[in-house]
Amino acid sequence: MTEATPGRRAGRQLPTGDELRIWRDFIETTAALSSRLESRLQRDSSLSTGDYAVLLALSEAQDQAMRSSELAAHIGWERSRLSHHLGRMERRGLIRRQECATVPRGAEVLLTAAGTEAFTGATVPHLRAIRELFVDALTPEQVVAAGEIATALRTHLDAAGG
Amino acid sequence: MTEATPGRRAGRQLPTGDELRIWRDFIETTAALSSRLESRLQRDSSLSTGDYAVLLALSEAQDQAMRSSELAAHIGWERSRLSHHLGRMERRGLIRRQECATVPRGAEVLLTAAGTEAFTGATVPHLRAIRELFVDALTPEQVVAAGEIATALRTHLDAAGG
DNA sequence: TCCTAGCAGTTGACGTGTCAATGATGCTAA
DNA sequence: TTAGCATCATTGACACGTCAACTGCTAGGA
Repeated sequence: MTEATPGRRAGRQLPTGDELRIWRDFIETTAALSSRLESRLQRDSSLSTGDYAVLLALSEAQDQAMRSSELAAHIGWERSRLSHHLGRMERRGLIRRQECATVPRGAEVLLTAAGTEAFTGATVPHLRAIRELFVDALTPEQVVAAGEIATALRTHLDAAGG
Repeated sequence: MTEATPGRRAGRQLPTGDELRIWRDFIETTAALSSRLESRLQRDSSLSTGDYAVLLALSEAQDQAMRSSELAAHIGWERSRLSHHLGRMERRGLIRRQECATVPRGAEVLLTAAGTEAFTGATVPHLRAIRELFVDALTPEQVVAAGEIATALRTHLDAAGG
């Protein structure tokens, strides 16, 4: 199924029908994949992927602790988003916040025992789910191609929008 | 960068380091891409991609109207999600709801003039953004590969958890 | 007749994300 | 010294999504 007037391709501004179909498949499927991973993590560990990202970063930090903005930078979140999320995680006992001894007006985020335990229990099922839902769905060549596509998209995105 | 013990590959349950890196690149980049598209649509048309999906479906329906559950099935949303979203769109004057004449206890969703206008104005910039951010970022071969990857992931997803 | 099934749609609670505004604090330059 | 100014973090308002409960209605069987 190719376009009727191939000569137009060079100058056109809008995607062709084929490109649009691929776009929709691609973006909807990756969203469905994320969402499935999210459900699995929730089911297996009562954690969201956001929780997991925070716990992963903290568990790799020395003293299981990080400054709030360091943490935000590390996982690529806005500070406001992190602050809301930490509030919810604190209510569930996964982390604690206290004033930072070294930096004035800096908040330190600490992993609690419950947080460590939740993270430990979540890791293997989560990695297994990534393997089952992503790696196992693709041929090794497709996995490589997916990596190259991601790199190309990311590069273009970074170049385009600032 | 390949794994140190390739012999393990066959029986392993967890992704290798390379696979995990690709997974993260892939899922984070596609999320960033969605989010960039969303911003562009918002900036150009004051619509979200959810609004756009609803308006697209309605504008293609005869009489610019659809039953609520038809609409939900057509765009693949849960009824509850659609109901919340229609409430917000109705407040903004993009659609109207009225009781369905033919089906008892059925609500009909109607496109308003403002909704039509918003959709009309949104289409070209939105398609242009898809071209710029997705199609132009990839080689034609990569576009095809992306389609194949999406198909493989979707097939696996449907087989696995459905 | 009545009661139970089930469907269509809505609602409320809550998690999640963005944006803009707000404290609180330190730094710097008039 | 002090009036800005940037930085760290939080907060409030709101959009969006899911889940479970609920309303109203219809239909089918005891």
